[in-house]
Amino acid sequence: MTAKDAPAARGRPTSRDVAAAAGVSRSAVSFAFNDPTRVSTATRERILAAARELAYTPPPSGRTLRGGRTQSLGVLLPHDIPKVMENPYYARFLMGLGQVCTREGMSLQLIPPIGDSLVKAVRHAAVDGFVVCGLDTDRGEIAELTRRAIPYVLVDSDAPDGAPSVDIDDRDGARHVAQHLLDLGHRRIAVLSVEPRADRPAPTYRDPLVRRMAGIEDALATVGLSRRDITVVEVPCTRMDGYRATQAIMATRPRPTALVVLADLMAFGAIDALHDLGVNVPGEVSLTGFDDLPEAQWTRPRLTTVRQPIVAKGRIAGDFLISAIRGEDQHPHQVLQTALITRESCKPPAEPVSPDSAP
Amino acid sequence: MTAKDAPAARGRPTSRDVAAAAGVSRSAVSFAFNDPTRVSTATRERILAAARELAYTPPPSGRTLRGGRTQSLGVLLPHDIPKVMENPYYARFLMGLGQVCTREGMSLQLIPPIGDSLVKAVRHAAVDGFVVCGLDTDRGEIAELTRRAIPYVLVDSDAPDGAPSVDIDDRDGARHVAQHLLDLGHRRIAVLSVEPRADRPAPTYRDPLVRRMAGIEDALATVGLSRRDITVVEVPCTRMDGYRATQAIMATRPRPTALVVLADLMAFGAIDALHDLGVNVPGEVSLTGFDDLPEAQWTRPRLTTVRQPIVAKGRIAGDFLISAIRGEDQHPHQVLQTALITRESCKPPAEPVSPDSAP
DNA sequence: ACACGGTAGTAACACGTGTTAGGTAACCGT
DNA sequence: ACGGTTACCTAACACGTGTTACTACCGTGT
Repeated sequence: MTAKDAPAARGRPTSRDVAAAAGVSRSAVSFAFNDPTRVSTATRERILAAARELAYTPPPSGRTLRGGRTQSLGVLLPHDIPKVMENPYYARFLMGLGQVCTREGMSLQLIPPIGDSLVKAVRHAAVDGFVVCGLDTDRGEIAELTRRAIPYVLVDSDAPDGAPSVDIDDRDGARHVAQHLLDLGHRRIAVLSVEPRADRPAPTYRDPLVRRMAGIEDALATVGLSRRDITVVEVPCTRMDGYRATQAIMATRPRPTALVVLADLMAFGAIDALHDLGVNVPGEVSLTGFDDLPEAQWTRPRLTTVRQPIVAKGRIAGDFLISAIRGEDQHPHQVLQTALITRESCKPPAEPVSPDSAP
Repeated sequence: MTAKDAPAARGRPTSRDVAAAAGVSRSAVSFAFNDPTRVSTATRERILAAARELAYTPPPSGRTLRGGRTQSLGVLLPHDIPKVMENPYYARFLMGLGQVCTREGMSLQLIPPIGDSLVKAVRHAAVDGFVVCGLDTDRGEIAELTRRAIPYVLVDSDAPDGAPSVDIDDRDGARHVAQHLLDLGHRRIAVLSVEPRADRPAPTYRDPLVRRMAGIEDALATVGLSRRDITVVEVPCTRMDGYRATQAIMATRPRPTALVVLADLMAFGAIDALHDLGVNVPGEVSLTGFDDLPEAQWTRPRLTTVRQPIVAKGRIAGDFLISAIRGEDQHPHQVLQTALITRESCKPPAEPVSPDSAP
């Protein structure tokens, strides 16, 4: 045994080791694993046996380097993983994305910002493509992705034409739910929205929230109101922040008769807060959500909310990404429709805003 | 310009291209990106400028191959991603794991079986280590991992001594909740448990479920009962299966007075089923869960359940894995304690089993 | 006997990086 | 002026694979 074919003393066995053990060349080993037609079945068996003996399986590093695919999709997250996983919205979304993964035999890589920098995270990630979640359009990540010609799909962003995207009709959904409350007779309305990212220098709404606010203004306009006539509060999208913000809102006088919450997760916190304050829902305050998470139908009262097809959104995003990776399709856009789900958390205000009500 | 330093016509720019553009060697480019002390700041600036110009960033493939870390942790899942994401348990668990990722600047790769084979999935995954979730011990994956000397941590399995592991005291938790119901006076008890994986030839409980059943038997023994005196039903761990199984259980006569559900997710389905059947909880039937998911305190009635520290479990598993990757620590084991959380879903049976109760 | 075609296996290259050993020129002290 | 140090950069190697071009071989038809 010369020094050349001595097995690497440290570390895992390599294809050269099993080649030596089976008495063949390294190429034969590769063929035995990948292209069975290129070696005789006899030597193939011998090689695989030797590999089994040495506990060798071709590591993904080399295979990937050679230009192959990594068999995994990346999800670019707007926050760190604990914060993301707190929101059941993402569980739903990942279910849809997971359907595609199951079909394609891929795994799913959750990629949070590294020290507030998603660009860094993008650079380190070994994936075949990215699904970009809820990021404002003008941030640097998508520039980085376009520059490097890595396939990606934008979700819930104002997407430029150059990239595939999946969105929902936020404006329409918000318009409907606001109109619903106005139709019931509510006029003193408070809106609980999602805080823009703290690290942005000039505070702007995240894109979907801009659209939802626009939809609310559309509805208000039909009864001659404008945004200045309602209260708008913005907090981070957590249950606890929804709880606290609701406490704050209910401390104001006159109290609003309806609370439009732009994310179910925060609406759950609002329900808790109202419950703890002894405020009857919908008797004293009507409440609406947005998303229609499964939990929305298990709350008491059941939550009236805007359904968006979250799972389908994830699945379509995954399909688009697969297409982009294969180079099949060019920049498809899709806007999914929402639906108002009326349950038990809304009813007409106890004391109508117009003074001509019977005593 | 010779043919040698011509940029690769196809594909992304390489470090050689930016080296040529900046008029330096390829090594200098590498140093400019990784070890700033090795090049003068002037040329470093020039190299980085050239890189920016060419839209070059060092791809992870080469870096990984060189023996470096991939900066991501793998989670080996027992089912495909949609099924896993349906269970809020995993959202909590991933929150804990995510805390470690945030601290270490890593990403998280969700690795489902590929066509029912986790071994295949393990082979294709490029991660620094694996957290193995809820897998029976005797399956082939951990053999594969040990053989290839890849760091891993077992969670919710009967772990051999050779590997780090994190578990909870399932037996103790189940004993407490069963004892609680027995103390209230319940004797006709039904247990709703989790079905073993369908792909196993000889049906066996998954390890934590075996322990939980043992705990229930412990409690039963204190009042002279055994497992044969109670009804045990096993279904897959989904909300819908919990719903259906509860319907089936309530169709039997005599009805049980208490329902011990060994997973909160299924208990939520049970609450829905009982609600739809018009069965009052806890008036007619007492109900308990296991896990204490956050949703357990938002149900009506609030669910009495066994709290297990899911987030902590994920965090500790992550910590152990990081230690294993660094080679710092050898095979730590940890068993986390549970706590009985009594809420509103249990009370003494309406008609005591003993006939000597005062009318 | 010999050209020919098909098969089994191999040498060599490409992938793109990180890193070690080495080399050159400038600089410095005597 | 000159040996020795330092700053800077480069050539060369290693990582482990997939794949292409090629050779050795063997049977076969003429």
